[in-house]
Amino acid sequence: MDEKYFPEKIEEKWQKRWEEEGAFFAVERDHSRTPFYCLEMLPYPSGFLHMGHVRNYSIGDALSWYKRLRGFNVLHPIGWDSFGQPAEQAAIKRGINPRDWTEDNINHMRGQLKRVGVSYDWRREMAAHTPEYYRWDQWFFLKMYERGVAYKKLSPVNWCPTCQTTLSNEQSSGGVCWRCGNPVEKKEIEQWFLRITDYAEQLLEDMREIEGGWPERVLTMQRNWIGRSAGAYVDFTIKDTEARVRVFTTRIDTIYGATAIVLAAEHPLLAELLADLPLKADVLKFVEHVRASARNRTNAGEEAEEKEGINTGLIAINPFNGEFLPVWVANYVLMDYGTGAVMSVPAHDERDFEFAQKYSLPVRRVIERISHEQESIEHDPTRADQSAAMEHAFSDYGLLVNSGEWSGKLSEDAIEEMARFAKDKNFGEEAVTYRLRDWGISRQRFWGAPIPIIYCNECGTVPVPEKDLPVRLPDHADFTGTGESPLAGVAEFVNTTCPKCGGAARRETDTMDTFVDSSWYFFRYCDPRNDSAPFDQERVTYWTPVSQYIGGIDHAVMHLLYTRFWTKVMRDIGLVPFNEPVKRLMTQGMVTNLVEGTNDWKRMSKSLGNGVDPDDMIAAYGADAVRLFVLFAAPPENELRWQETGIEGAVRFLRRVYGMVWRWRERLSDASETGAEEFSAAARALRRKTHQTIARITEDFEELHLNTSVAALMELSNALGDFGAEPQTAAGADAFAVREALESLVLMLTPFTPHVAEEMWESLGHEGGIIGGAALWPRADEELARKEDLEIPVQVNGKLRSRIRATPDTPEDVLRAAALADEKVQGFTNGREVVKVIVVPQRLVNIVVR
RNA sequence: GCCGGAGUGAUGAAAUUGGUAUACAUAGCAGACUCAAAAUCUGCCGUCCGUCAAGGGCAUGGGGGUUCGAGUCCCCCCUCCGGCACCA
Repeated sequence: MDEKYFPEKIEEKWQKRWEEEGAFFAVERDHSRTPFYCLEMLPYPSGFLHMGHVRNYSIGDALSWYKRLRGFNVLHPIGWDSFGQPAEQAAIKRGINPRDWTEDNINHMRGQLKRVGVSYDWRREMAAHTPEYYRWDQWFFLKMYERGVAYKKLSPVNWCPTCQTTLSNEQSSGGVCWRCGNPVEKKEIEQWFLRITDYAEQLLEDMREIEGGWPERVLTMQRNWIGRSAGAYVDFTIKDTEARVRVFTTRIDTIYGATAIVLAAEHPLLAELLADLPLKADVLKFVEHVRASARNRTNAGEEAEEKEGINTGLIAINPFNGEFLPVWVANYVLMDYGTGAVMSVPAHDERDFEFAQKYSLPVRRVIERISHEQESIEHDPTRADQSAAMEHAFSDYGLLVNSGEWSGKLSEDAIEEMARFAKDKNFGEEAVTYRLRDWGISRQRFWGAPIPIIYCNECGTVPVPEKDLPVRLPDHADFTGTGESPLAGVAEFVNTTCPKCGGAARRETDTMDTFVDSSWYFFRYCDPRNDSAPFDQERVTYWTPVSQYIGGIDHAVMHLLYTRFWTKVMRDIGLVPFNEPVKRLMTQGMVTNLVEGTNDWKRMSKSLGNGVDPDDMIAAYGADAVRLFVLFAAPPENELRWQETGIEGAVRFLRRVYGMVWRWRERLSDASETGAEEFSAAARALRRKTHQTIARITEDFEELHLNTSVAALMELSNALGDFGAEPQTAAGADAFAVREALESLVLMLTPFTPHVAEEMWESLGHEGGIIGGAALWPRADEELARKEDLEIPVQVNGKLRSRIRATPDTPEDVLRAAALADEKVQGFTNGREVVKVIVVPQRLVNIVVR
């Protein structure tokens, strides 16, 4: 230890030592310790670490260290989400091989991570772009294909013209590409899908298992995304035909108010019945018009277009009352939700109302608001006022009127009974629909895992046999970015033989969405070199589900939904025995910085010029100080505003602690505990602070309140400074109190500033290092933490008026008497009647006077 | 519109879950050391009244309520952030 704090020197020393000792290796199947799986979202190897990464990994690292010091067997791994488009863009722009670009980036970022000193088990490092990994992506695909979870279909999908590939619904949320932010278009392409919709109900149901462990807003976002909606299907027969049109409604109770059936422009029934329509030409023209404007409507978040429609001339029959309803086509009915057809009830649906106003369709009221009067008075359905013109749809639940035999019922009851009736009569049934769509995983890109499928003219679609995996990406391709997968241009890749008949065949040239890679990577960490299975089940059962997952909120719906789905499929295949992959999730906030010349705090980015390079910060202040500041400046889930003065504060604090260790280092090793009676009041106070701090931080860690933990450490350090004892003159008991406080401080600093903590621990005379000695986390002694002398606030009528001194065991009546006798208190109670005295032992006294 | 989260000093934020509001830090101010500056150290730092003081009034987005006592619980309202949205 030098007299002065040189972070560079210390950090290099300990990083080297940890590496040599394999200090952070997680031990397989160690049943003597409780496993703890601490996971951070794996980074995309863009080339450089940014502050968001540093924050993410500092949080995870603090928790990992803490758990280790508490005696857990901690798995703390890292890897690379190394497939994806930037590598291909680099290839196109600069003529570099995507693999070289990716691996150079990984090498550079690995070096940066090591300089931050994150305690990873580097033996388990994985990278998605290696055949050893993506082979198992392909293996999973085959398993899903076998089970019908993976399937191919032609359908309109999201197409990003900038990225030249299709995207899943999740990746084009809000109508923009998740990666480049540009508007997406619809395109009819044959694509591979994963049947995530089969798991919609489970994805909702199983949230119960993780509630409390996951942030509420993430669960809400997923719930919104899945978009469950319970209602009923009702079939309307088309007059003079055999055809039936099925609608979905959540308000079957309003069906007597239906005055039209409205179809989406793409509704298949139109094509079917068009030939016989007198209005055929007009309808076709309208349909084309709707499609064209849908294509043009690229801007996300745009206001809904004006409703437009056309009467087809077809007549539908309301199965409840036999009424004839005109069939319209309109732009406000979406083909990809429900059945692509709705019953239009203008009186009770705002959209239908608007449409009816425009085209003068009748508005018929069939639900009445329940007033308090009506609740008590026998309701007379004939009394309902129909003549009054409505200004808005009435979309609340209420009482049915003008609804035949159903009149007089409450909406809630009618919804249930009418659906049952429809089912009995065979023209409908209860139904649940979801907003969630199947996960389209085909990407027309090179830098991804090839989909292991072969097309044979004789045998059709043939899965690649398991023994032939991996289907390797070729080393070179022509990166033209023309909208077709570059793989299609690689003859030696495309041309193959059919595994079934041996004849000439072609490979699928699309690759998999990179979110496939990240859906199961953390299982692979448990057994990263396995070449006969994605992982060994026993190992995975030991470590997973993940104890604590940490990452950005941006993946609330994409990655975190996919990985939940993937886990359920793995469970169904028999690979894991649980439903949910992650017990606890923490979503860390953004790291922002002032944009020069403005007052806006924005996420650090190159394009805004407000980025801060972690390497520069580490060079200037040391990794420990950077980490300490990042963890102290805000609660982990909040936005973190970068302030260089804040990081200077962190360094100042570390220097102060370091200085204390330096001054005391030779005095403490033989300072041992003496009899309690030898401790001065000040020494007892210091010991109290020490044990209170231990208790507080231990508690904070369970909830990841890392900022308050750091504050507590600063308080302890301040208390040590205020204690005032000097190494040369301190009495034995005082030296012991200092030793206890300082050693606790150093140990509890480890999760935040591991390098300097190790250095200080060594200087205090401990051999073997902190990580070398297991389970060193200090233990709080409740007895010593207890206050011996309290200041009890005394209130008069709830207002603080005085304080009295007391010991924790002062009985109630003594406290009461002392409070009443207090001089200041008497100034407020004199001449008034004491009505009541509330005494909360150890807390306060409140005197109520009149 | 629906769903979720949040509003506390100049700033980032604390508050043992109903019991002394503003811990810890940053910035600021004053002082010590210094030829000087930086660094370091000491003190002050919600707001108003009070000559300094002693002391008191008011303060946790606004209004009401429950309670001996409310930042915390209940009701109404406002604002901000996030998600979904012509979803039937």
